[in-house]
Amino acid sequence: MVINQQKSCANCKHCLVGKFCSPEWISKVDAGKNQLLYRKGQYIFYEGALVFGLHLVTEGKVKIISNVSGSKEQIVRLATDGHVLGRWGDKEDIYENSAVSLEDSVICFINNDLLHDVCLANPEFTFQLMKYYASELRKSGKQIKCLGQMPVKLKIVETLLHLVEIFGLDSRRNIAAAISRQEIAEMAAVNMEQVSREITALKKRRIISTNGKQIIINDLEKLQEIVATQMDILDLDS
Amino acid sequence: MVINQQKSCANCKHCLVGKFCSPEWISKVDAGKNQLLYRKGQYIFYEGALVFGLHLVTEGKVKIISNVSGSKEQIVRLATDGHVLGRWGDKEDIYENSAVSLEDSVICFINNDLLHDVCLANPEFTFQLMKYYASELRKSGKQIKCLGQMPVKLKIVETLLHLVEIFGLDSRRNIAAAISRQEIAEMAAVNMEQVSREITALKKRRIISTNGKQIIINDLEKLQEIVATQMDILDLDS
DNA sequence: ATAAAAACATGATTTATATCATTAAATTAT
DNA sequence: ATAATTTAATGATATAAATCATGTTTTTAT
Repeated sequence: MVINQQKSCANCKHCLVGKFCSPEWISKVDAGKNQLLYRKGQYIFYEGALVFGLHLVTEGKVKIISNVSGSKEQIVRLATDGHVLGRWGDKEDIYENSAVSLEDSVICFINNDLLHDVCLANPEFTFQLMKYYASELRKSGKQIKCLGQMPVKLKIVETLLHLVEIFGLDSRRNIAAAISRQEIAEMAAVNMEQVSREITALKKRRIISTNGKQIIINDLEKLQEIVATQMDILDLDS
Repeated sequence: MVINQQKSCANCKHCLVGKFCSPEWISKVDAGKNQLLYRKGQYIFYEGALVFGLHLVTEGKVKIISNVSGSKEQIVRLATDGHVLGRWGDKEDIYENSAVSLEDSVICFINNDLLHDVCLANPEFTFQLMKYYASELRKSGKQIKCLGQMPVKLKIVETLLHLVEIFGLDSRRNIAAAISRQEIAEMAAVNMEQVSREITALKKRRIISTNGKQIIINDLEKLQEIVATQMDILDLDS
């Protein structure tokens, strides 16, 4: 992915600006926005930095992470095409989390003042943005339930389902993102060894397969059933 | 708290409708809304039920809970005056969580159609509602970090701080809500016994006191320091 | 006011999960 | 292609936290 010129919001398939703003305001955003390519692993913003506006994912995949006591990391959220990063809260103007691209990603930046003007002039855009946040809040609620109440094995299965929900499956049923065992562990709030063990168990049952880093979901329904019934896959081995 | 007549949104101190909608729209909402008193412990809506609109907390305290495999419960979020309940997501029209009043609470209900009209006609209202959700998402991120990465003792301290953040302290430094050990446990995703132990430890250090169910925060700064430095209060006892 | 029920406290024990240690397999670089 | 480096798998051990068990206090109901 190489971008030589800024892409207009009008041609952006997923972005709320292109979908819900008037042509005149799309032009204004085009003029005011800043579109950048972030290479895999690059930080889009850092925990503790000042918030000047909003980031919109034009194309790519991003993890929102939070540093815990030095070394540990928690993946708080994932984002992909059309998703929104940052600008949480009212008074606080400091990022509580960092955003890191999981692959080469094109991200647009819109500053706070422009965003406010866009919102006031385009109620349907604002309404959709509101619904976007509400929907993210719903997902966060799900993650809270998962982290709080599930045993390790189910946390990992739930995390795999979450990855499918956000990034989808490609034509070969691969999870469409290069995600490491460590990153799955940082999403599920477990350790990497447990992720390895659980992936092995799921492979034995042919529910998933792997091809190097790639995870292939053979039986999505079974994964969903495991979470729905709180069943323990390892128990089935005996 | 007894309500004999519906209170107009214009006189509602915290509600976004009264603060950010035009007088004409405030009247329309007054005409279309449904204001109800929920007694302590009553359900405002149930997990699995159809979503017809939005609930606004006029006055009161509410917990949003999620049932896990029968008996277990996770408190996903708290709400008080001016907060918004429900209407997460776009397609799904089913509540993922239940809402239960923690004390007698007055709650307004606005249906989806009216809400959409209000949003389109009052961009500043929609903008503020968007910011409200964004801010709740920030809080959820904090909870995810807490549940995922903190040891039990810090989870409990963090939960006490969260209670102070949401419900505040009264003139005697009491947490301004009647919350049980079990509920603290359901917020922190630990068990009740651990909450008892930790409360005892904090009392020994005079950081908090209790008066029956009431929790008195003697030294808020110390509590914040414990979380900030990831310190273990029990270790200090030796 | 007294009894009954619920909520809380606390010690002993068990269990789930993390950590540690080592080997194996993939990536990445030369 | 081969070596070097990173990532992953897996068994053994340690530990944090849950569960269990029992007593105590607080709240609610009669």
